[in-house]
Amino acid sequence: MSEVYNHHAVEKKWQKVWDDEKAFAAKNDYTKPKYYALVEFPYPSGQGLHVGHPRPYTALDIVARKRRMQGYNVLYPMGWDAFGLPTENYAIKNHIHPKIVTENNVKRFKDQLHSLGYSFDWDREINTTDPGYYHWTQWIFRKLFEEGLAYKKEMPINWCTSCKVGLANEEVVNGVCERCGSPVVRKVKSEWMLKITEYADKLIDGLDTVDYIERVKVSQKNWIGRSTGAEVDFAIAGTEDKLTVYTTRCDTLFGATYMVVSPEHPYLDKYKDRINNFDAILAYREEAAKKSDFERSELAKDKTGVCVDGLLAINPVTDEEIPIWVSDYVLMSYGTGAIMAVPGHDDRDWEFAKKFGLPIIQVVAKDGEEVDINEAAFTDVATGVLVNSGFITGLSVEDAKTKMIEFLEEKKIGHAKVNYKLRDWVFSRQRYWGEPIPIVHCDKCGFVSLPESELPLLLPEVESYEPTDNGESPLAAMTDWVNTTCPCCGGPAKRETDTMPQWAGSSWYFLRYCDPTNDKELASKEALKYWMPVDWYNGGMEHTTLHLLYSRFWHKFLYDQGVVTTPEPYQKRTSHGMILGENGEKMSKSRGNVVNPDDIVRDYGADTLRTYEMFIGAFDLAASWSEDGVKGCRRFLDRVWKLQDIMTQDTGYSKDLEVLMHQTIQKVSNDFENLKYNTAIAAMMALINEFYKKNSVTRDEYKTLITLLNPVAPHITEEIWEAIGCEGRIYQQKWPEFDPAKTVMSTVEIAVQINGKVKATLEIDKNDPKEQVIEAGKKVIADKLEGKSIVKEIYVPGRIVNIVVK
RNA sequence: GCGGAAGUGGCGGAAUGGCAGACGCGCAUGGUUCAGGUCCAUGUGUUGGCAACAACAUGAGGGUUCAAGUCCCUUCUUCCGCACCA
Repeated sequence: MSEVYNHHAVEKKWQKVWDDEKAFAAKNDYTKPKYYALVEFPYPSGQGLHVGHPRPYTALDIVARKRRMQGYNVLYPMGWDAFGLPTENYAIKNHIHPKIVTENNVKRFKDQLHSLGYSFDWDREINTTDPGYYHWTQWIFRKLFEEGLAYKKEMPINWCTSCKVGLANEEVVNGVCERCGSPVVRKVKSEWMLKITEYADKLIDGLDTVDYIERVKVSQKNWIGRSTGAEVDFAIAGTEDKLTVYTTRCDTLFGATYMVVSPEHPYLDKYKDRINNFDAILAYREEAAKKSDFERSELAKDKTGVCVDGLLAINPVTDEEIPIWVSDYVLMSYGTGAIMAVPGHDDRDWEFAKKFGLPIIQVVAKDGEEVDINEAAFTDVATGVLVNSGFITGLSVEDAKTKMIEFLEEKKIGHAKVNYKLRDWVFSRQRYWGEPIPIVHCDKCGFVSLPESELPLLLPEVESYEPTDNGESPLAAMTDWVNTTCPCCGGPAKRETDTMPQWAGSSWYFLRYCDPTNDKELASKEALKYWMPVDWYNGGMEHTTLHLLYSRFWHKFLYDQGVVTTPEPYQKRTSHGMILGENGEKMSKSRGNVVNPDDIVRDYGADTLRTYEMFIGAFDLAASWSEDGVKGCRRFLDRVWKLQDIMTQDTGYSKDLEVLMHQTIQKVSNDFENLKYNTAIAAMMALINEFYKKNSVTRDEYKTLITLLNPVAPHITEEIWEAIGCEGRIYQQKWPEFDPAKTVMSTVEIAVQINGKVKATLEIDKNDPKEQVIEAGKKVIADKLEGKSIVKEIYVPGRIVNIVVK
C-alpha cells in the first residue's frame, strides 16, 4: 500500500529539486522554437498574495509547462511592479524607507509564489525600482521627449485631494480616486504629457493584426473613440472671425438653428467688448469651473446655459443669422469646443432648445413615415432622408454627408475630420516613490533631457516622503539635488522634481525579460528578435484601457524608433475572471470574506489550490470561492495518488480503455489551449473513475494520466513518477500523443427518436450503412410505430435516428 | 442612454443545432470504523406512479427546424465598463 499523500514534504522536495536543476530557465539558444508566455507582474503590496493571483498564474503555468513538454524553449518570467503609492504611504506612516518596504514585500510575494510551484524563470526576475531597470524606463522617456512626444503643459488636471497627486483620466473612477476613493477636483498644474493621441490610429488598426479576446478589442476601440465627421466654419456676423465646429452629422447643416460654445471658449474673451452680458457669462464660467467633470456629467439631465448677447453666427448654407449660446454640455477638450446645434436631430440639442425656447426645424425625415420632431429629436441614420435642405434634399444621410463635405471643401468653409475621445496621457506625479524624470529646466535652453551617459538618474535619499500641500513633489525640497547645471549650455538649471506614474515601468517590462541584465541597452536586438512578440499574455480586464493600451503605445513608438522589431508587443491576449468570496461578493477585508492562499497551501497543498482554481469554473468568468470545492479537488488528487495500489505492470493501454485514453489526451490537450481548464480536469476525473470501476490501471495508462495532469499539479505527479520507478523527471517528458483514429469507438450507442423524442437506444457499428441503421431503429420502436404513417426518416451518423410520423 | 457579459438541478458548473444536467460539491442509503472524520458502493432535475413508465423542464413570450440551452425576433433581470465625445 502507498503511504497517505503528504503534500508538505512532497511539495518542498520538488520545489528544491527544480531550483537546483534550474528546471525552468529559458535557454539563450536562439535556434530552438520559442514560446513566450506572460502574466502581469504583481504590485508587491503589504497584504501579500491574494487567491485571485494564482488563477492567471496557474493557467499560463499550465501552458508553459505543456509547451516545454512539446519541445519549445519557453520563457515564463516573473517580476515586480514595485513603484507606487501604497508603498509610499506605508513608508510615511511607519517611517521606513520605501525601498525597505518594497524589499520586504517582494520577499513575501516571492516565497508565496515559490510555494505554489510555478515554473517561472527566476534568473530573469526584474524589479521596476531597481536603478538597472529604471535606467531604461528613463531612456525611453528621454527618447519620447527627443521625438516631441513628451511635453509639459499647463492644464487642468484631476487632482486627488487625499493622495495630493495628479491622476490620469483612466485613474478617476466615478469622480473619485481609483486608489483611495477620495474626491477628485480640477486643478491647474504644469504636467508632463505623453502624446498617446499621436498613436490613436495605429493603436486601433493594430488590433486587426492580433489575437485578443473580442471584448478587449471592443473596449480599446471604444476608449480611443475614433469618430469621423467634418469641421465647418460659421462666420461671426460683423467680424472677420469664424467659429469652427466639429460635427458627425454635417448632412443636418440646414437644420442648425443656433450654436453652443464651451464656457472656456477663447472667443468669449476675445469679443468681450461686444458681448452685452459678459458678466453673466463670466459668472456661468466660474460656476462650471467649480464643478468637477463628474458633477458636470451627473447633472447632465438638466441643461444650463447663457445666451451670448451681442454675437451672432451665420449658417453657411442658409445664410441666416443664428444665436450663440454658452453651455457646459459642450466640452473644450473635445472637437473645437464649439458645436452647431441641430435640435431636430440631436437629443442633447433638442433638450436644450426645448428648455430655452429655441427653434426646432426638420431637415431629415423617416423614409416613408411621419415623424414629429416636436415630440423628440429624430436621430435614426439608417432610415433618414434629407428634406428642406437645398441641394441635398432627397438624399440618404450617408449620401448627403458625402455631398456636403464636397460642397464645404469646394467653398473652403470646411473639411472632413477625424476626432478621438482619447486624451494625451498625464505622465507626472508629485510623489517620491517613482522614476525621476530625466529632464532639467534651464532658463536659457528651456527643457533639456539628460544625456544618455547620465542615466540612470538615481532617486535621491530624502528626509521626508510626505507630499506637499502646494502640490510639489517631496523632491522639490532637496535644493542641492534640484540645482544642477544645464547639459546644453552649462548654465544653472533645475531638475524636474515630479516622478513618473506607476504605469511607466510596466509599459515595457516584457522587453526586459528577454535580456534582463543588459547594461548597454534595454535588451539586445538579438534577444528581442528571438523572443518577441509575447505569444500569450494574460491579464485583468481592468488594465484594458490602462496598462495594456499604454504598453502597446510605448511598443509602437519603440518600433518606429527601430528599437524593437515587431509592431505589436502581444500576439494573444486573454483575460481571467475574478475570484469572489464564498458569498459571491468581491473579496475584501471589510466584508470579511478574504481567503489567504497560504492557508490553502498549508491545509490542502499547492497542487490542490492550483487544481481547484482551474476547476472552479469558466476561466474568463467570475467565480465564487468554495472550501468544499477545494476539498473535492484534494480528494481527486488523493485518488490519483492511490492509483498506485491498483497499478499493474502491463504496458500499453488496455483494450477496453484505449478509446477513452486517446479521447482524454485529445480533450485535455485542446482544452488547455482554449482556456477550458475546468473541463480538462473533469475529463481526467472521469478517466480515473473508469480506472477505479475496473479496479486496475496499467503502468502506461497511469503514466499518461500523470503526464497530462503534471502542468496542473506538478508536485504530486513528479512524486508519483519517481515512486513508480520511471526514469528522469516528469517535467522532461514528451507531451502525450493521441491517434485521431483511436478516439472513436467502433460500436456506438445511438438514440432512436419519434418526432424528436427519444424512445429507445440502439447499439450499432459506426460503419453500418444508413438504411441498415434506420431499419434497426424502426425495429426497436416497432410497437410505437403501429398505426402511424412515416413521413420522414433521418439518420445523423453515430448519433441519432429520428422517425417523423403523423 | 451607449457598449460588453451572464441568466440551466439544492450549489459550482457541462453540452461542434442531434439522448440537457458531463465533472465536482452537497444530500440520502448501505459498508468500513469503538466513535467522529476519512475511505468505499449505490442513488440523487421536477411532478405523478409500488413499478415499468409518462409528462414537464435551460429567465419570459413568439418563430425557424425532423430536432433548439444553442439560430432568429420581442421582452425581463443581474453584473461590469463608459457616460453630454457633438
